[in-house]
Amino acid sequence: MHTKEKILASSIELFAVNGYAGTSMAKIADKVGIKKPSLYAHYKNKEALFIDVTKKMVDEYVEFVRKSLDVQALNIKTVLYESFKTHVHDLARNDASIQFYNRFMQYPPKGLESELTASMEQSEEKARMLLEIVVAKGQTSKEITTELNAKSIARTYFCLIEGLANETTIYTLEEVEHHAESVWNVFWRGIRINLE
Amino acid sequence: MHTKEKILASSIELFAVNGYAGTSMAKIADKVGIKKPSLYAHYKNKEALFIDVTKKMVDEYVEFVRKSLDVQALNIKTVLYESFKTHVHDLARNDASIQFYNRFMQYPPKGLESELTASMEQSEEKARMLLEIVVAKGQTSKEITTELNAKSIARTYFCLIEGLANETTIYTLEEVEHHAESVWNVFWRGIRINLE
DNA sequence: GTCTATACGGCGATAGAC
DNA sequence: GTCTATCGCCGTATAGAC
Repeated sequence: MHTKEKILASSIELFAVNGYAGTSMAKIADKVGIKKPSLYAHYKNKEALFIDVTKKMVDEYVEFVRKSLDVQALNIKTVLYESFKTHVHDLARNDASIQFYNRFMQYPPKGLESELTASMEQSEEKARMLLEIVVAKGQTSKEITTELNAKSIARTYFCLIEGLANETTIYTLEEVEHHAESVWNVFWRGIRINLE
Repeated sequence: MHTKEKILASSIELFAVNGYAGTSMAKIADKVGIKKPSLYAHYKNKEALFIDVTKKMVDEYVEFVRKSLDVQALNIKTVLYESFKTHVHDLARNDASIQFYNRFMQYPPKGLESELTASMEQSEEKARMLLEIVVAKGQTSKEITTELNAKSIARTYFCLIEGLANETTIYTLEEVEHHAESVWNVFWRGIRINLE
């Protein structure tokens, strides 16, 4: 692993856990195993490093959503349920990249808002589109109601995921996964065809 | 308004917007209209000030939820809908106290976690209980399904609120309120009695 | 590219006069 | 309680040798 890759990997974890202000260049250097000034051979300053990390994370998040939806299953309900569980599980397990994404989408560092929100908004859109396709399939196969549009359903799905993400700080992995089951039941009742 | 009240009011806004590390004692003093050392006549240090603010915010949040549910309406659906809208509206309007609550429940300052999560967890519980009572009424009056328990429904409600809260950074007030409508529709379909 | 040494600013916090 | 002055620390960032 080259130094630059190590810098990226270390930064992701530290930023995700300690936030932007809470992560010093010294701590990053420590984790990488080099001295602080050596970082500046790779990045002009802390902001440039953070922006580079963010770009990587944004792409990774969309890819994560894509993979989580790539489930072999007999019906759309199972696909959505498995994706939902994977999502929550990785969040609750404190997966650094997902935590990073959630944290800085909500609270971008002061001064970097304009540089970040554009790409964040784009990736939100992409992730939601991937889900919309699955939802639309479910509507075609008569598993999901057509009284609601696919976009609304996809939005709700992500709201629930993010709401559960918020809980990971004060609740344990088991508790969050248990809450996720409750939430899923309400969600599925909300979108399924009533006759079922 | 006495100095101490001014300190509290100023701190809430600054912490909510700029976070703990991002809010210096100097900035708080500036906003209050005094000099930095004068703050130390009222609080031993920054942590003590923050903890005092948090205590106030935790109580205020429960009170906010209580009030939002105190709606004169013919049916439970309307009560829940109005409460939901009030909640989202105040979030999207960047109401400092709700933002403060959401921010630091999810990302407590390093070193203060143990001191905060206990009271946070308690207030979460209280707020959810208030909602559970309303949901239970809806179940009795046969508006809400009894296939789901009131706790699950209340949890889902707050997940949706928090999920929508996350959006306030990158979307405008109008967009968030529009999303809230979509989300509400899925939620209501999920908890209503099917025959309706 | 990595190091040691260092500059410089902002931070939390204190001393002591009024 | 509020002020001016100041301390000590740690943050980002740079200079310059190897």
